[in-house]
Amino acid sequence: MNMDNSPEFQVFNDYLRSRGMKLSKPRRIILELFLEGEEHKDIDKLVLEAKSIDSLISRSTVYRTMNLLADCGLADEINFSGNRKHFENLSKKKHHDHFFCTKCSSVGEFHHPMIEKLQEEVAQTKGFQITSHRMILYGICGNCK
Amino acid sequence: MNMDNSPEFQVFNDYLRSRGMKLSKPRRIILELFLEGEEHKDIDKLVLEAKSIDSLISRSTVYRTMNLLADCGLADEINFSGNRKHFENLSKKKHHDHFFCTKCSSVGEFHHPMIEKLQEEVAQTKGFQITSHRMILYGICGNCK
DNA sequence: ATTGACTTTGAAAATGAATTTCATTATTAT
DNA sequence: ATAATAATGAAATTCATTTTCAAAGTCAAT
Repeated sequence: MNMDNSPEFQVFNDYLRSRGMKLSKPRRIILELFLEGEEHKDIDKLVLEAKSIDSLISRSTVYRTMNLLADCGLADEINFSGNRKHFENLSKKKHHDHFFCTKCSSVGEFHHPMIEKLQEEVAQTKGFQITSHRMILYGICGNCK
Repeated sequence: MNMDNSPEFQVFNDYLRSRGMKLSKPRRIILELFLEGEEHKDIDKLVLEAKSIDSLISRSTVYRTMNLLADCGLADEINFSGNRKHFENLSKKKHHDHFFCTKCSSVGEFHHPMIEKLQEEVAQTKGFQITSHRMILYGICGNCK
């Protein structure tokens, strides 16, 4: 699959070049894996998938690459529970918030413009200037009920 | 200061007894420190304060005690940024959400019933049953602007 | 294609917060 | 006071993540 013309590829490539870095094969593979499939992947998942393509790719490289993708704005780091980082593909998606099922650890998404508006409102009354926010609803998903 | 009649003390004491545990001096000191002063303390702060009262109290005991307080519902564990746990006194306070200033790391609180209502609403439409939620607005506080 | 000046890599070591282990000390019901 | 049991501090351990470093890869210039 040729992704050299995808905007994500362009962003990553430009970012790397602008810092004198190179787009290596492992980075290319990890970017592809990150962009395809589920919305939210954690390091373990990415490492597993990467090793299935090239068993020599190391966990360090996955970490390093995901950090680069976060730095250049393609990935968003989320902590749903405990201490296992998840990464979310930001490239095409609009902003949204999350459901997290505490039974099966599945993740759902929603967006509610009115909530966003009210957030802005309450921030203003407190003299606070929002740059970003994170909202996670914890509970039991439809499947687990 | 005698806090033996405070509800927090009762809750903690009952919890410990119900599990065959004992209310030791270090636990008593840490509970007091947790209940007094700022809304949100992290482990470092608590360790510092505890050692200023009894320099022998160890970091392990602070961790252990804060986990007990979280288990029995008196403390709420929050992760504002990175990997440094904060604990919040849940005992008297009503539910609220947080502002986190990315400049000075200060924490503000707010509560917005309409937002809560909308959260319930959007959850229901997705067949999701909320048990708790976490909402943090990141940005710049009034002082830092 | 070969060089040379870089960067990236994997493996292992290091880090850092949090937890656990264990011998000693404290607590409490009797 | 005693005995039974739990809690403690200090050090060791865990676990996710980061860093180190020698070896391999990359790529522009020739």
